[in-house]
Amino acid sequence: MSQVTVDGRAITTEGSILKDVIKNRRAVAARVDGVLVDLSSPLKEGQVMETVDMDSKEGLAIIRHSASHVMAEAVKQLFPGAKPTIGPSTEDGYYYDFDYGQSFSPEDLEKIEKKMEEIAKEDQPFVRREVSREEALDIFTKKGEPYKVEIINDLPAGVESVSLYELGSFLDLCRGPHVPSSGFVKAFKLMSVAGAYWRGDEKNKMLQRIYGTAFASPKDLKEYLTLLEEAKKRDHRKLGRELELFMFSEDAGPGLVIYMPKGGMLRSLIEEFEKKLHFRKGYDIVYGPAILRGRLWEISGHMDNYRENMYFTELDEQVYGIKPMNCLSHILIYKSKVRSYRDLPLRYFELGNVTRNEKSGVIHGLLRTRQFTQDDAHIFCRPDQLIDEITAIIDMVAEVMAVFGFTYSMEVSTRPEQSMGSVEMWDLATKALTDALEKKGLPYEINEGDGAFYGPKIDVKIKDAIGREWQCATIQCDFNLPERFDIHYVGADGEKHRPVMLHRVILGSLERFIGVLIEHFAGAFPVWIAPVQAVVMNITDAQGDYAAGVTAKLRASDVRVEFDSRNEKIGFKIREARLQKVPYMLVIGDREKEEGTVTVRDRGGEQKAMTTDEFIQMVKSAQPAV
RNA sequence: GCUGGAGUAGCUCAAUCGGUAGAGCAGCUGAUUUGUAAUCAGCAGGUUGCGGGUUCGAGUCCCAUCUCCAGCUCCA
Repeated sequence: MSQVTVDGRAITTEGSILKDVIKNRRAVAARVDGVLVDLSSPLKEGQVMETVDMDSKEGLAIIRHSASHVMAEAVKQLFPGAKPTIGPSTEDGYYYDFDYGQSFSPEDLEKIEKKMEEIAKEDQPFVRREVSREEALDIFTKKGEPYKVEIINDLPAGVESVSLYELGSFLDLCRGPHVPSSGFVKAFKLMSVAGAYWRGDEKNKMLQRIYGTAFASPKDLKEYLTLLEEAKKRDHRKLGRELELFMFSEDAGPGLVIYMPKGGMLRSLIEEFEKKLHFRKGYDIVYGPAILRGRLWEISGHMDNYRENMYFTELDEQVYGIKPMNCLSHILIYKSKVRSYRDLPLRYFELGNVTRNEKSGVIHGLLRTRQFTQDDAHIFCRPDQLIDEITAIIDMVAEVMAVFGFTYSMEVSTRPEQSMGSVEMWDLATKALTDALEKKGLPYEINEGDGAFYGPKIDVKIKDAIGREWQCATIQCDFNLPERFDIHYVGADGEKHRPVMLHRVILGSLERFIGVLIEHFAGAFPVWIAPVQAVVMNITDAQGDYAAGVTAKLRASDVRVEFDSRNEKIGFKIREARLQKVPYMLVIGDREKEEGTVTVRDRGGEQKAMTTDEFIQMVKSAQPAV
């Protein structure tokens, strides 16, 4: 008997509190001294335990991890030859990788899911066992599970014992914790099957990965599945075709976007907004060439660190690199004359079209292309200006995201394996970024080893209407390129000093951002960026001239308008405009013609009669102030 | 790049065991002049991604290649 505290309540227990909490079935695991443990784990005198609720982030991860064991048990029963490897929880579910000669078919998944239901129904307990390293090796060698043996062999030298979890007939090497029994895994679904490399290394054997998801309740699962349906409807590749925004052509090549008139208009509107914004924020607009001499890419370090992503061409027997980034011409502009400390900061902005050799399998609609346009800028500043410049960029990100209606989170990515420059430089640059974030009082996470090869970065992840995250803005602090290009400014002391460089994008790639915008708004863009803002539609030919006049007046006032003068019923015209997600439909019949008005129908179906001038005002007021 | 799956009319899809490639929508022509999510009729539309092969005969089977999709690895 020991006296312990559970969720702030003092209780007396014998070994573990499992029996006490299992009744309510809300708790799936517990935390003791900050460590997640099973509810069955024994408690020592005076220990403080917090139960982990099934709805919490950790609780959900534990349910999913346990679901992966339930699935593995089902797979082992149905396909005894499948060798289990690893099966963790993920952001939206879990997976388990098996080494199995052939791939699993959709029918196999159905069978596995059925078997899982049986296992869940049987409410089999998860039984934890601690065994010595040697014993574990012996067990998995005898079971003929080489992957488990490999994992145990790769454990650090100091590790003497490991934990095993037994669920029915399935014994797995696993750190845990797990839910008390398989009955806790009650809302799950197998999603898909795909190949995955052992340990994520493409040199290793390809395994069969089965993806599934699990939730605390059937209701949550259903919500998630509905969300997936919604995401499918919003798929920017589908909407891009339906709304005639952009296309890809097998003839042109993969990953190469072709903007159609409506997509071209959308992009151009975003570009205009950005140009005005940057000008107001003290940036200068510049343009650099698409190809630059190979020598320049050697100096920058791209030849050593980025070569496999670059395309090269030859002109007059000289190698030229097609730019994957815009920084080089901006550095050349900086170097074009002697800079005084009074000139800094210098902010060069370029809507720069870059080309990167992305591996064929990663290309994905607008979200991952081989050629894209960045709203890129490079800021050259004095070290004492660095924090202010970074915070100004952070503010700018906030302003732009508010205009488009996105919320976001931030993370700081640190020095990657393939990088250049000294550790001291990296520390200094990383500190500048975190200092700026802390000065703003903004929360951030650390993303170890994910920086650019020339410097650490703040990555901004925006969240769309259905909760998915996308990386768009990034702010990179660079002490390397200024040194490699030996750029400097003359200080107040008359001496040469080295400026710091910030690389930053706000929207990131216009292609990706537009893709995210399409999915965020499901194609129903805000009025100010809608490629077509209004469709004028006459009811019969009798109002044709009047409607044409309205159209001409709107166009003269810079309203993006189309006139649907076809000999079709009004219901048909409205249907088409709705499918095209046009913000306003201007219906014109005899009534409007007589009264000199238009009936404005918005996307919500609300109708209101007004004059053409009033409508123009309404459209103009939707323009964000820049 | 790797693994698995798929490519049929502009789009969405059909075509049984290898036996004459079809439908709806869109398009064109005509009729209809219409008040808030599809008016009617007719016409046209294809070297089944591309290239080989097997076969009396291939959309269907085999090989190769391109593109797309789901993942892996990588990223704005």
